Amino acid sequence: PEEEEDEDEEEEDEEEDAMDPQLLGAAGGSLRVTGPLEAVRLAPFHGQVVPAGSSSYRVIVHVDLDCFYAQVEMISHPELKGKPLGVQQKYLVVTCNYEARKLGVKKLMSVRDAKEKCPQLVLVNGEDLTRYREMSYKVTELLEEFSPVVERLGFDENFVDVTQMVEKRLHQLQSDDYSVLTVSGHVYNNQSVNLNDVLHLRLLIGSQIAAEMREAIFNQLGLTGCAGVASNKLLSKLVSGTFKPNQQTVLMPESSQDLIGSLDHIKQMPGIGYKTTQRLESLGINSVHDLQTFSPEILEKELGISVAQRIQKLSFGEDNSPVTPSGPPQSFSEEDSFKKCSSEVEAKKKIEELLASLLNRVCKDGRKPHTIRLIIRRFSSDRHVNRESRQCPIPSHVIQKLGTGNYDVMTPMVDIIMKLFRNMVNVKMPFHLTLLSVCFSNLKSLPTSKKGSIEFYLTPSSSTTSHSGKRTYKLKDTHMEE
DNA sequence: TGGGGTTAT
DNA sequence: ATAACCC
Repeated sequence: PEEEEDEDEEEEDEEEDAMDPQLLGAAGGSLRVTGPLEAVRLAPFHGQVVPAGSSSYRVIVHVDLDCFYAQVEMISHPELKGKPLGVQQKYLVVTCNYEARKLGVKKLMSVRDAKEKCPQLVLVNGEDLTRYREMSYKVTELLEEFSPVVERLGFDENFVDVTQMVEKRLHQLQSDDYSVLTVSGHVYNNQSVNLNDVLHLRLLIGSQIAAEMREAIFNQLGLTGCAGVASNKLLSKLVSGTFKPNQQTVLMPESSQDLIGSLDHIKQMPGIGYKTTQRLESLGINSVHDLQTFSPEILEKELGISVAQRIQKLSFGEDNSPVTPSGPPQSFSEEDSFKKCSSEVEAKKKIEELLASLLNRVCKDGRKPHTIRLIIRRFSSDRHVNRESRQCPIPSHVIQKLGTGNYDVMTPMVDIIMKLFRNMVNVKMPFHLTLLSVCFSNLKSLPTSKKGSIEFYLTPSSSTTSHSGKRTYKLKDTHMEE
């Protein structure tokens, strides 16, 4: 149903969605059947569906691949399977497979510590993200076949809103096959599932969809991962991590408080990052319970109304943020870190490398970036607050040369970037950089204007005589200038 | 700590 | 342009 009304979240949308108790009674299986059916009212919300009241009935799947980079490396190099494997960037082991974890290697451990813990550790360099990125998008595209509403989080996680799929299956369930009514994977807290509770039913169907997603990812791409199924993004993400590698878990609403209560610190709450944690701690807030019971007024004064209200809702397991389809990337960037870069010539060389890779990527994408940015990190003792950037529009004559490999686009681009560089760094003074990054953003699709093509002057029309199956058109009003 | 990404201000 | 968040 493609309703129009967007602001009807409160009351009075009379689209009742009751199930036939008789059908459910017969469905039993090994699962207990109790109580009367609940009717749930539906209302549209940003193209997705939310409950008419305030308790959410969305079904969200969070898919989280196991040690993603390591898995991709083991597919590329099958001889590494079974060995403890770490993926190295500079002097860090950024991730590792489960064999390595058993031997004490942790994510983001230094190579020194990792080798000390585990001398047999095999290391592969993972500084070039190309294959990871490509595999990552294959996973997202596969999930988009289930439902187009897929939001990426990093390279190895995706949220999928399967509410509509679940609704469809709920209605198709009617006549025949009750054997499908069994939960797939774990149920958080081993909570009993009530098939007469339509919210439980939806989540159960969600767990089956999640299992199908993981199967498809394994069969088609050879990757394993976890999944979490719940009524919002926060809970689905938290619950996906409860059984770890290659397993899935569904959260029934009654266990929400247990799940968020299982966090031992607010820092573990997705959405509460480093800075907010610092400020919360200074207020004496350390646990989820502390945050739940803290004065909302004081919290708002301390963090601003937006952050305060959002994170306090999170502390109760409430998260109304929609699954926002990611679509194609908003930006492309390449970066390189190093011990020291202290001359303009040196910087220019590194920038040329970054730019060459970026031009390749942007060319394959097909869209044209209209903005370029240079990011630097200066050497300094304090680690956290130190990246500076300058950006500028890319001149249109340079944009046009993009993709058409013939002309030299490097030279004008490098010239632009070096201007940005000199704007940030006084090259007449000594400097010490530890990172350079180049980013293309403001991506626009190619001259989509059908201007010049006949289609530009025609508009599709259904109002004309024949229903012969041929498309009909009307002449459009068109200003001819420009 | 790496090499990426996103949105809000 | 920066600051916060995510992996």
